[in-house]
Amino acid sequence: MLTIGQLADYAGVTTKAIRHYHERGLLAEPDRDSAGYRRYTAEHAVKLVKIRTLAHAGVPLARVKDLLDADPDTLTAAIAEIDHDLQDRMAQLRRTRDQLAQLRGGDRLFVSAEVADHLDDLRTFGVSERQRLLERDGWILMHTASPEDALLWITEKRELMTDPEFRALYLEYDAAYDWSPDDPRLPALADRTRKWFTDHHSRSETGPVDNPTIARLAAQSQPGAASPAWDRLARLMNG
Amino acid sequence: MLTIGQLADYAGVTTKAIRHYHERGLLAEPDRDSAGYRRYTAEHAVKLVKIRTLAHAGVPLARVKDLLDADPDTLTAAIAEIDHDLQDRMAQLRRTRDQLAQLRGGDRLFVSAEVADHLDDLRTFGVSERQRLLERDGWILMHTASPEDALLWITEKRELMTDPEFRALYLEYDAAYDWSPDDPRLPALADRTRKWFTDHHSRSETGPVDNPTIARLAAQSQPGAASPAWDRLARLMNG
DNA sequence: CTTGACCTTGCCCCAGGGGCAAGGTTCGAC
DNA sequence: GTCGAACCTTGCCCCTGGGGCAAGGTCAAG
Repeated sequence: MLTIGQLADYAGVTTKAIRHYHERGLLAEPDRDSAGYRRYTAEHAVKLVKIRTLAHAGVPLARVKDLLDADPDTLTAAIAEIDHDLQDRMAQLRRTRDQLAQLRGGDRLFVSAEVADHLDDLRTFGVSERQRLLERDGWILMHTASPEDALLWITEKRELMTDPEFRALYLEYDAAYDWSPDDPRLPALADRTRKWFTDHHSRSETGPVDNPTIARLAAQSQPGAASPAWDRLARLMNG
Repeated sequence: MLTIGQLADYAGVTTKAIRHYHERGLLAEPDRDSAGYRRYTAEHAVKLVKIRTLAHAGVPLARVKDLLDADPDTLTAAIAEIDHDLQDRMAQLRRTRDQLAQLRGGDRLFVSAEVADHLDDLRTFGVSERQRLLERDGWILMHTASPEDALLWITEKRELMTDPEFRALYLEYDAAYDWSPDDPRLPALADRTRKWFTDHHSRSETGPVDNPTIARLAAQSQPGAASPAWDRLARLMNG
């Protein structure tokens, strides 16, 4: 006859857990000795090991209780299901590990693969970090509005970025961020941009892509980070 | 600017969780719009994804809070440690799966490997199920008293079982369980048993093995399952 | 006969949210 | 222009699976 501590050691659980199982009705309360101590039999040990195994597998105690006196077929089916669940959880852990590894890396964790590739491209093109952040945040906002549209747009934008002239315009926009709003280069940049868009917009077949300009994207994502030069550019383009 | 629901969808958490993170100080409360709704920026989204990733990895929220503004070295070290923990948990899940698979099998989950082998042997020898259960429970009780001694005893017992004469005695004890206490075969069985023990006890070198007889084992493990014939045998042996 | 290791009940506490109440708001459809 | 659905707000209580601690009673060894 075992005390609660011996039983706990045998099954690899705490005495507290055993009392908890008593309260939940999973394990029958054993007889008490003259001092009021619980005295357990080997059968309690066997049942407790079953409970421990199921509980460790993440089965809710209420369900453990049902399973303990289920017929063998039900039990077999339940075990198969629980095992499935365990496999799922291992797969989930694997995914979490992957994500964790990316936590101290780039932006892949925060944006879609396409956007992440785009951001990588921007870096190789020599785009400023500020601009990269602005883009990242812009794409995040787009994605929340409509993941499908965001996918369409990023796909188109990446194709645009293959055009050397578009890249040159993009880089000049990036540089223009810090210019004075009176900088004489701004009207010329606006002209070239307008020209480029009129030249290429006809070629674009994906109709509804009323492509948000870089400036609007940035303004939307970081209200406080507005650039006077970009504001001027926006006025020049619309006016 | 995102509502709480949009942010929640983007990060793959519930709105409730986001509010929870606000309460815990993990995520800064954003500005409210004119209706009092929270309005989030892309930076909130980025931070929330970090929080989600760490929280999913099982990091306590209090620690997540610390990690969010830790320096890169600390973060790297912490991530390595968390990843280690994740691997441990995967290994644990694997072990749990193995144990789960044994739940609908034999007794391997409840007793040591040696005892389990012994119980398997008993089955091949044609020992009754009742007797096997009695043995199993006896070994469980022994194990709780002293795992080391239990290992010594089971090793010795398994060696004894290689002796055909011992096996024959064992099987007759098993059969005798149901006999009448007046059965004339009982004194003869007691004699043969006593003779066997005096013949072999001298050969036994593991001194302190004052081998508990089968009857005592059984009586200890299942007080209610006592057999009058076995009681008689015990008296014949001691008297 | 004391000391340390047990055991007893009872109560409160934790993470990480879920559920529901009792409203106010916004948006698209008709 | 108004209606309903789907949002949002705060607040409170609830859950699992125990852990921790208090305030005792008990047992075995030196």
